[in-house]
Amino acid sequence: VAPELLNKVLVHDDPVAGRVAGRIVEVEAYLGTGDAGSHAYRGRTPRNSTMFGPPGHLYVYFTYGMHWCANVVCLEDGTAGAVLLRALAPLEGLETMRSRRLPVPRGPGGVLREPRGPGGVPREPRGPEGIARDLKERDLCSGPARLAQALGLDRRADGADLVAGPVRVLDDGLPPPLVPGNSLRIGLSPGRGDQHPWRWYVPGDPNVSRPTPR
DNA sequence: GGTGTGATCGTA
DNA sequence: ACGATCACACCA
Repeated sequence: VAPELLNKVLVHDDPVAGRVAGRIVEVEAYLGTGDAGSHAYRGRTPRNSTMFGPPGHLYVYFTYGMHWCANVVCLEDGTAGAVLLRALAPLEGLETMRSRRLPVPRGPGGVLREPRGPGGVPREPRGPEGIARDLKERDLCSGPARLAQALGLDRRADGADLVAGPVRVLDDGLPPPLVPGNSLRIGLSPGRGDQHPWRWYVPGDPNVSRPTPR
């Protein structure tokens, strides 16, 4: 399913913020049984419960104390399996994405830190009001936590029905790449499920989080 | 282009 | 104690 999701469109019709959408350009597959890199490897828990549920739903998890990441649940009800959404090419609602992606620099203790540019020179803060116009388009959705933030996906979206919406995966007619890019998965600690070449991406797309993985 | 560091907290 | 990450400083 993972490479088949490439070039599909992820949309979030938010009743307040409006429609935000992007084309899926990078994904990773995760299983349960036999996949040491998966949240579901050690069985069902409250956190990964959605992964064991019916397919076509969204599994959203919290990690590193500050980030949300979103997956498409794929296997039959009762069997863990999901595809992590790693990068989108922004299509619609870019201003909304920019406002959600405002970086808030923090130092020790979570205290707001004065933003600094190259050379340690203080620069203008991007937030809290206004739009981060210097944030490049490729920085909006090029990473699992970035895309979740840009689309406004968090705990509230965990378990959501991807057919019913408001979060949906659409086919706009563009097929997956004939020859998708493929590599080992990103960010897994050595010896922990890194043996599976289950990362898939659209070759040449600038929004892919890392064009040349190790 | 690449590497190294610290943030920050739910989960097991 | 650590993680399916990120932003930033710094180096090449």
